[in-house]
Amino acid sequence: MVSDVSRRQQIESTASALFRERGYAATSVRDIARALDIQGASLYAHVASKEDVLWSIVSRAADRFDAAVTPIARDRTLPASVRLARMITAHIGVIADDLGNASSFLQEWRFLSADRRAQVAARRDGYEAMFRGILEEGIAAGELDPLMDARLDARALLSALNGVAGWYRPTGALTPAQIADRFTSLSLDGLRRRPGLSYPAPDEGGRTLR
Amino acid sequence: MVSDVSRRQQIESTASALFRERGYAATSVRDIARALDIQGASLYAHVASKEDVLWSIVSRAADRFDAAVTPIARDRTLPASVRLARMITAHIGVIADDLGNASSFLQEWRFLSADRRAQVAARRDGYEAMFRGILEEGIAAGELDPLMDARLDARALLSALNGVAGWYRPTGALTPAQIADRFTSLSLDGLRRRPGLSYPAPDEGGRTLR
DNA sequence: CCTACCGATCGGTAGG
DNA sequence: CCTACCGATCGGTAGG
Repeated sequence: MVSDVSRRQQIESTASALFRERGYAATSVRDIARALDIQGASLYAHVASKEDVLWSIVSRAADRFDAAVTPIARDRTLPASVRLARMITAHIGVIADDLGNASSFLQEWRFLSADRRAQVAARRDGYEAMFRGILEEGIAAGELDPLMDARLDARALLSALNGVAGWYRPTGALTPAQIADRFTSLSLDGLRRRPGLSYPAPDEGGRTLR
Repeated sequence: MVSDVSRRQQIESTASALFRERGYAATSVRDIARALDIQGASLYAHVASKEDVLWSIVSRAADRFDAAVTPIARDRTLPASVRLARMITAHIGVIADDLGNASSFLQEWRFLSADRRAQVAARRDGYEAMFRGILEEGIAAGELDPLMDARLDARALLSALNGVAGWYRPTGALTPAQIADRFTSLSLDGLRRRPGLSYPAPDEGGRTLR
């Protein structure tokens, strides 16, 4: 049982890396088994089905994003823009911490069965709503621009953040925290030069933050 | 021959819609044929292989993005920030104009053979470099903030733009041009409220700009 | 564009 | 975790 748990985790870790590289549909059960040096049929001593492996990976990833970001979003003692900065850092941290897991969640969840797909869609909608909610709080508090489209902006932000899973390399020049800081500056202040403005902003999301 | 050309286009259009819905690897040749009301084997009167269909779709999409965006990027009579705004509009226009084609290009190109994949990767790198180049020109001209990371910012922007292919619906509330305008504002000015600043900016990328 | 067919591979099971 | 095996489906071909 104890060894079964860790073997199961090995399977999910190996499978998520393969799903990231080749996609779920193009990865066979025997591909996963070969990477673990066992026979294809032997996998079924540990998992009920191929889809079950994907479901575990996707569920775990969703849990990780929720666990990292939700407490930040809910901390009303912090200004919305500071929470947003920390949510960005947390989200990118989850991605960088396990690229295969996050990529499988982000890209391969559509290969789940209809009911599981619906569950994931609901969780993703809730997650997006959390980002949208922070933007709306920021508008209400006068921190963020009232003309923005919170729904569209939350989608744009999450697309950009999730794109990190596609190109991030642990050996790259930028750390996850540096990437997150730049994303925060970009989101809050944009690309345009504003000569009269202090830059970075002293206490909210600038590149000196955290 | 004439009918072959249009039949070929029908096949690619049908296939790209299925690839968008289910993914290339999970779409069988017979799925494509069934959608066209012909037998699976009959497809091979028109195409050499399943991968060939994907290759045509991906090449066409790459051509469309290039044709729409490159002339704007090269027009040095316009300020970089104006070109950026128009590139964003053009890019989103290509996506909205043919969701299946664009989505297949963006998501399914990794299922091409190694050499074709390398060709697509090179084109995508060049396309990204074009956006990065505009940002660098904008910095050099004093329009854009010199502290930005052009490479990272170009990736963030393109990820956000490409994300539109995942959620855009022609029946939605926002037109492609409206989405593009909001993305432009978001990119250039960010989310933060700046009470002293005229908003939208009078002649560059504000929401009144085309 | 069809019927008939091919070898290969798929996810998964039986029985140890 | 293995060997042996299953029916289904895959991309693709032959021959009309």
